[in-house]
Amino acid sequence: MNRKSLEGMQCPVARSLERVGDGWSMLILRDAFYGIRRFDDFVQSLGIAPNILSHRLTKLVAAGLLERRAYSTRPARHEYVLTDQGRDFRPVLLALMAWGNRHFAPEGPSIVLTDTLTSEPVELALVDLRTGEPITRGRHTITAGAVANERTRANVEFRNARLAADRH
Amino acid sequence: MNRKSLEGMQCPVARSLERVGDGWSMLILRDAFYGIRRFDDFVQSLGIAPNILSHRLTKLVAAGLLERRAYSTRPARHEYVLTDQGRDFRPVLLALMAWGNRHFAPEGPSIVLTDTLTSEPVELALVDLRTGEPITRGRHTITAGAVANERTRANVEFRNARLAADRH
DNA sequence: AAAGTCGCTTGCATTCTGCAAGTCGGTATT
DNA sequence: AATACCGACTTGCAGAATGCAAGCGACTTT
Repeated sequence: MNRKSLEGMQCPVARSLERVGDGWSMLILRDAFYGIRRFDDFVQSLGIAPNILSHRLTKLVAAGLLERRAYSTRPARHEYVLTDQGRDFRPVLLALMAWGNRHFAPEGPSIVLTDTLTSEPVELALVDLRTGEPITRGRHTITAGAVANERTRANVEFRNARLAADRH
Repeated sequence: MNRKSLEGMQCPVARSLERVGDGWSMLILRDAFYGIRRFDDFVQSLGIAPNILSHRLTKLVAAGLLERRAYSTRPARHEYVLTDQGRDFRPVLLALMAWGNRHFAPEGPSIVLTDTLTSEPVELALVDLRTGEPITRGRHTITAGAVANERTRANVEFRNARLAADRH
């Protein structure tokens, strides 16, 4: 997406979207989690135009989510595999999947996450590992972190005040 | 994002991205969670051009994530508030925030989720509510759901086979 | 020698974005 | 009564991003 408006933003959501916030990147990552590695396989799986895929892949490599590695030298061929950072993106994709299943699958989910031990579908939830408590709007709120500057701090304060005032 | 390639896709991730997969929508939602409701406040907070915001808001309203409601009739004024479906998007945003904090905040996180009871920062994780187990790639895999058609089923099978073969 | 495979690049048309400015219905100020 | 102001947009236009088809380069296969 556009460069000017997001660069330098402190918000981690904005920073994340800077790297994966276009229409295709997350779908490419989804396919990477499925084990797809090769250019033409991405093209086929996604129906994406090759020039666009080319751009996205180099962008994802530059962002550190994918690694471009040669799997054959004589006919020089490359494949794209997830880095640790890329693999760490899985929760976001799963959360998105769960949300999509809840709201945009009137006929029922076409794809689900299942527990391989029990073969049961997973019931996904975010929790705080420290307390084990599921995340709720009542108990958990967003606050300025350790290194937030004056402006960020003011924003968060303003927003939390709004939030409190807006409970109807 | 583009219409043709995603419409009719069964994958819940694709379906989700159809509604929020452009550069701005998730940031608008983020601000909505912060309590922002008014057009000009969104413009100011995001630095988004008003015409773009206008498009996004109507799209988000159409998708059922936001509700446009009048807060004043005599000078007709409207505000945009999260629907239940929109509020349910919070885990995605939080996962994205956590990921951003882990990888793109070298100076430390500027914004964190905290437990209001303990005032401690939250350590976010996805778990399976049925078993209480955190989600891992080893234990939990993606499978075709109940209503998956032939093609989806074949894709998932193919992909899982690849995945198994690719464990290096 | 011809055809195929894989991973791209090039050219061109269409669509989407960004910016500045203006508009429309009202209210508040002088 | 005239002017300024406010909030929520729309309009016009330029530039960037995207989509599609076609081609290309370095091989391998038949």
